[in-house]
Amino acid sequence: MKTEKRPLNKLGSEESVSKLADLFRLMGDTSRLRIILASLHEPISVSDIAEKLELSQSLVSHHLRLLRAARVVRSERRGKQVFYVAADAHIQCVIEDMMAHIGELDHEEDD
Amino acid sequence: MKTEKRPLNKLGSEESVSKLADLFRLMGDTSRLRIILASLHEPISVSDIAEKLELSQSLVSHHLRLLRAARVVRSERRGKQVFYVAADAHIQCVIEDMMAHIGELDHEEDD
DNA sequence: CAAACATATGAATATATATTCAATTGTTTA
DNA sequence: TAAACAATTGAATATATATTCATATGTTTG
Repeated sequence: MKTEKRPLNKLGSEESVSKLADLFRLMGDTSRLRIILASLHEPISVSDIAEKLELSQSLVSHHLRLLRAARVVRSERRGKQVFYVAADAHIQCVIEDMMAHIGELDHEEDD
Repeated sequence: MKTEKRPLNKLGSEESVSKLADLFRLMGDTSRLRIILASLHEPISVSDIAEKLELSQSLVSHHLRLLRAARVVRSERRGKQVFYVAADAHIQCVIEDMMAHIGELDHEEDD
């Protein structure tokens, strides 16, 4: 029983749309998106994220809580530090697709 | 010169992240996402969207203006009516990927 | 041209939420 | 166990934005 993409047909349901929107909204904040990108390939600690992105530890933690609740990232404790990493490959796919969309836009440029 | 996805490496740039976040934020509102879904496969008029989704014509128009500005949808006038349709296939891909992500979440369920 | 229809726009408002600051909890080690 | 380090949490605030209502613009047809 492999993991398939759901057909878009099935998508009218209120619940699905709501879940989808929640995830997109989470990715729609610059700070949060940067945090996701920073934790996309390998686990990274909260303090390293904060330093790398020049955001306060508190802010990073607040955002990570939301991302974790939505299962966009997973957390793992290593001693004093907590490492976060993107939950699964789909997040990466979503971002790549959106980048491709932006690529299309750049090619047009006319309007 | 075919249309390729950009490598994620190239993604650190402030500008790209900002554009990405803008698009995700647009898709992160329930009303807007439903409007996108309604116009995903074939052009649909503003009034038909409003009726189908039970949203005011005004609200739909406001949202469509944002979606059009971000090139998520295209508009085409046909007589009195204006039809909107999703700009390109990538939007559909993004949604499918995100649905797949939600599918993963549903399989876990444990926490 | 006037009337009817379809869409767009502007202002006003209510709500959501990103960020900061202060305090707290949890973990290691001296 | 105290001190140092790392992360979380809560309250407060400022800002963004979704929605509504009223009005305007554009298009067809009598």
